[in-house]
Amino acid sequence: MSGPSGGAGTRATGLRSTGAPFVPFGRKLPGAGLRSVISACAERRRLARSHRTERPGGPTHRVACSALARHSAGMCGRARLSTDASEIKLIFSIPPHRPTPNFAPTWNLAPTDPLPIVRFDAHRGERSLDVMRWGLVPYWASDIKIGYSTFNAKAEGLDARPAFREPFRRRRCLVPLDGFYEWKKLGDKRQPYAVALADRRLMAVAGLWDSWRSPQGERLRSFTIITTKPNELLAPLHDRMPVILDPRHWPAWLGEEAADPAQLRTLLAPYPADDMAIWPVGPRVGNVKNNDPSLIEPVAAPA
DNA sequence: CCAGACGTTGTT
DNA sequence: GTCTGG
DNA sequence: CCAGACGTTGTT
DNA sequence: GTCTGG
Repeated sequence: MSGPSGGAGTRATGLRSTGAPFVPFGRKLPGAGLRSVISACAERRRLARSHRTERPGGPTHRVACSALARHSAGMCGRARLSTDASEIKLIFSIPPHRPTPNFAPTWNLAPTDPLPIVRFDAHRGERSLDVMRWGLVPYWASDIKIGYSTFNAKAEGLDARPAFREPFRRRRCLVPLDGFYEWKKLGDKRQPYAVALADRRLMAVAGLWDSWRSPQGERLRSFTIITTKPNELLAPLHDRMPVILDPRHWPAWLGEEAADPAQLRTLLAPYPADDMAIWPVGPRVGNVKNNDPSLIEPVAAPA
């Protein structure tokens, strides 16, 4: 409702000790009245959302994209990078005199976490390595929270979406990863898998970046990981996978070589299944507070 | 024209 | 159920 | 991506 | 900033 706020400190007063108990969200309630109120609110929000994407009369381009997206969702939301910065610079041919950013090795990288990414500094004609936040916040955004839902960008229609169109043209980057995780649905359970290149080399994932200025005037640079259809190895786990780029395509993607959007789009294809490896891992990776090399230790294959 | 979204995931 | 935080 | 939080009223 | 919806 639209009543007054109740003043500062309301939330800090804690739970009330008498009267109706706090109503858990999404749970069955003893009284039908309150449930119906909450259900109505949820339903209203759900309708508002579907109204945006499933408008029945004459689908627009955006609606068509969203409808397509509904059954081919994106996915790459947890990753790892324990290779140190100096080695990353060697692998990506970043000149030694360029800054070597500090970052902690991670076996459980999540959206909003910082990660070093590779760009082409056209002014100097060199590649660079800079730490950015995972979850692209467009420069026009009013709220950083949009980054919670822009950690992936679907390759299909990149040049049509407001959040990614300009980054796709001018702000492409490579995201160095040792690998990432996928959760496979098994009935009502979810089994995490580690994913890597077959030879365990560092992988270069296609990304986009942007620079955002917060209301307080601070600059935030952030990036997203592009997803595409899965190869035969990953298809049993999920219906999307991140775009991994072969080194021979790095110059075009980084903008060191001229490439038109059509050429760039052809690069956004599933990586060969024969060059990748997957194995099931334990459930501890689900909690971002766990972060150590044991997270990628193989466990017995699920039934 | 202005107001408001702009994204992905998840589910059956 | 939906959203935020990590 | 998953884990975990999530609210209002009234009164002083 | 740019696009869609009204």
